[in-house]
Amino acid sequence: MKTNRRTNDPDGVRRRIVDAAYDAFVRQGYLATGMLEIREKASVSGGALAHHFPAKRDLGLAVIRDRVAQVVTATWIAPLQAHADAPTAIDSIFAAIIGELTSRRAVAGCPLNDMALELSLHDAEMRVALSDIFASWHDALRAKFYADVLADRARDLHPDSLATLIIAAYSGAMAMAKARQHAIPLADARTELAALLAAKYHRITPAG
Amino acid sequence: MKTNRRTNDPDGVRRRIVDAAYDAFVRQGYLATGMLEIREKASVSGGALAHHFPAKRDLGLAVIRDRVAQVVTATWIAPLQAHADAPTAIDSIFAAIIGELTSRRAVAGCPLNDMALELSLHDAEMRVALSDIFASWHDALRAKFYADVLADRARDLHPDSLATLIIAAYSGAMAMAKARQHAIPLADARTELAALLAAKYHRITPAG
DNA sequence: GATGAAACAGGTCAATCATCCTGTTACCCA
DNA sequence: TGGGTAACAGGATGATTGACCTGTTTCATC
Repeated sequence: MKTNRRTNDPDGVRRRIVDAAYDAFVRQGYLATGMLEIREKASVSGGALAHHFPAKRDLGLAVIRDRVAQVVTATWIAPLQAHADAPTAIDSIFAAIIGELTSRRAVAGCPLNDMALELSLHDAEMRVALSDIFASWHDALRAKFYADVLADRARDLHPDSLATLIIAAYSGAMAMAKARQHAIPLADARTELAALLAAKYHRITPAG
Repeated sequence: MKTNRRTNDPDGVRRRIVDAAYDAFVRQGYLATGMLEIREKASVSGGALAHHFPAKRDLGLAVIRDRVAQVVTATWIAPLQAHADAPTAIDSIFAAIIGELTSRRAVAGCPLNDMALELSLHDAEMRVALSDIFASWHDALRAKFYADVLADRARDLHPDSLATLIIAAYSGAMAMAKARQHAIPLADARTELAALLAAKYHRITPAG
């Protein structure tokens, strides 16, 4: 039998597989995506896919730990640390997401939230991996709120439960936006959260 | 061939099918549930299932429109109308859910949220049906807030966006609770929402 | 009490799914 | 430079899926 020349690029092939799988999982879900579809999207043979990821489960775990965690870091954790205070960071993050959703044709939802709801009761290891991402997200927000309290930018503020509320409001608004296929719920959540945080924080502009 | 005597009970059979499907969809998801599994859980033959629901899609739509809508009404809309004001109603709803989750062994999540995230991009008609439930939920909350403003129980309150925030915070906290398999995120959200609403509302106890 | 339609029984079927298998080729190290 | 292993290629396979099909029985209606 005639067999094509093979490309020897383990890292590249693996990355192409995980990228294709991430796109498919986010757009249509883990269970709705077939291995054949991922093969075609990534342009890899069945043997290559089986070599890097013996089971679909392994691919799911890789997507969660590599891509989903990275997206949460890039979208939330890094901006949080880049801005001066939590309210400013949160509002600009919401603005960025809303702008991205409006320009896109379909509202796909939050990757972490989507996969968490689909897989938490389906696979214990995936559940833990997803829960860990939620935890690191929560930690980053809590730390930012705590830093703001220490710097006397705010008071009477519970970093822990407030961080939970921010994540929950964002995730839930994303779910509503996905069902409605419109960014309005996110805009509403943004407005309310901004007002809530403004009430807890002192004026940013230095008062005389 | 020998065929068993059949039970002639259209409504009962249909209800058993929808009940079994609802349980399975909430526990493990729509795609993860097979028609055979539903048949066995509902104790109906393949012919009966095909007669009432020619395609799985039809069963999914029936579950959404019958059961999911009913659960949201029973859990949120009815209690909202039963309590004197929105904050009291919301807090007692959260308390009930948290109590139920704690007593149960597994945190299954919000049925509406779960199915919305799984099916919104998968089937347009289901997406609309789920979006309609979100809309009726939102309407009930908005109306309650508006009534409270009219009755001068609160002011400087935007019923529309505040209703969105409540639903989003609840849905998101449910998702976090499902990933973590613990009710803590819901308790956090409850605390923060109660404080937020208390700040917007006048004291319930009549002041001198 | 004849008749047409609805309600059901039980089994079949093609398609799709994830997985795995046997070869073949490139790379690494001694 | 030779041998071992990782990195692929290209199918094959058995299980499972949703859908469907042919009978049979009950019910409503006249």
